[in-house]
Amino acid sequence: MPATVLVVEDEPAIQELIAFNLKQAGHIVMAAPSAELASRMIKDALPDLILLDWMLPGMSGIEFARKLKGDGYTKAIPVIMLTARGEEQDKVKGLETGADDYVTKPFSPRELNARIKAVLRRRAPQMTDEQVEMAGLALDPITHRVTGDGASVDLGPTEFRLLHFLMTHPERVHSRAQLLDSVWGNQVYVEERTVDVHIRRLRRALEPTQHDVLVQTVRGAGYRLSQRA
Amino acid sequence: MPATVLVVEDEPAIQELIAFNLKQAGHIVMAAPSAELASRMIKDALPDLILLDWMLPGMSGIEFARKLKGDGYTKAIPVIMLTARGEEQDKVKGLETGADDYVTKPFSPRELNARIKAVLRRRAPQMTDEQVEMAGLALDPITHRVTGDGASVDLGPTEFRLLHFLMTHPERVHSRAQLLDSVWGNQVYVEERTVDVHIRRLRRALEPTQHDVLVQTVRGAGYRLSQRA
DNA sequence: GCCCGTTGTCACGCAAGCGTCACATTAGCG
DNA sequence: CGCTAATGTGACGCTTGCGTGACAACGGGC
Repeated sequence: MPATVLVVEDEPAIQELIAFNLKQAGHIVMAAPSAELASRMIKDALPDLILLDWMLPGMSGIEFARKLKGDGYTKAIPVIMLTARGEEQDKVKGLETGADDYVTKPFSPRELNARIKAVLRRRAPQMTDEQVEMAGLALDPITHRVTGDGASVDLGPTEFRLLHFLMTHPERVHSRAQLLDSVWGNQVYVEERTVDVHIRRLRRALEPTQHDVLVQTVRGAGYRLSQRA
Repeated sequence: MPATVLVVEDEPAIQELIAFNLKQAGHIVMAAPSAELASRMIKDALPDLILLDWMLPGMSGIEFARKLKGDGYTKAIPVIMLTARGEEQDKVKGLETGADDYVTKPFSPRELNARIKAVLRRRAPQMTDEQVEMAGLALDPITHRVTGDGASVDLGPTEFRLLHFLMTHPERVHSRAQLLDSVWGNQVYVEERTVDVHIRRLRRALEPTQHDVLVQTVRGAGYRLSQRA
């Protein structure tokens, strides 16, 4: 939930106001008064979200947004545009930016925070939500249900993600590091042995239907999901 | 016939105008300024209808419509195209891509509402004002009445919409964010925990007839309506 | 004006789940 | 057949997510 936000705004008063609110909401704030400076900061720090003022000295906000969305590795970063009320009618006409949302000034802190939250919400990791099945073991991401030969199996959130990953990448050995990356997310510091414990919990949950044998240990390498011995 | 409508329109002024009218007519409104964002919202929130602007930044409205109709489970969602006056000759093209209707800008709110009503009525299956029933729990959108095993249950407006959405999308787990989109509309800004409170209120209202057990919590994921344990 | 139903938010508390450690067990190697 | 490293396993604090009641802000009806 806490994210790194870059605020591109040339007017100090507004910039400070925004920054204060964002920090209050637990975000990490970077600020740049111009597009040039912003560009460099983006390269350095890769923010999760950019708040972009419509009017900027030099390059306008529109141009900048277009440039961002054109560039390969910045186009994934969501942009929220800040526009003054009077500018809507005239300027918005030729809009071709890839902004993800707009906020018109003046805005309340609550509104801004809410829109930020809404935009960040959508960058959620999207697992393929197709149903997966293997040797009588079935997992459905949509209903969030797991069944072994029809009998329901209940798993904690982490075990669920772990099994889902293994089922979508079967027959292949995954090191503990890889599993931490794929299942826990690569920004978390967790001991590698923690994987062992969750494998254990997963196996125990699969025991009643004998499906625990599918989860195999490859000594010195990691774990694997497979039907073959 | 309250329905969830997704408005895909990049121009904020028009988008807000449409949203205002739809809300006035009792619909739940979601809005997305780009095809990209719209895709994600559709997958999450499953709107009943999509209002699609002809011209969009990046992918054009036509392309987007074609993509929607090509995809397996979005092709059932009706699409109404919004076109500017000069583009009328493209009407044919629009209908070819699978749009269910089209409206030329500028349009009156009454015309838009009428078309929406017509399109929604045309849809035979899972029409939004069809009566829904599940395990003795029945909800009638027309009379706005809910009964559990015959006994009447009384709900506030929000709980009613929440239950209606859950009943029309059962078995499936919905995150708090998805519920906010589908039941509140993504134009209002409320805390995710608010969903919990309304779930609580819904459960309490369903308690007398034991139907509260249908509303299930999936820890770490969201809520689900289901008969199975 | 006043009242009452509804709504969004907060604070508190409990319980599930998580990560880590310590110890038991096993596999592989000479 | 013992030794060692890797893995299995149970237990234990601690965090986090969710349930729940309370409350203030609205807003519509009388």
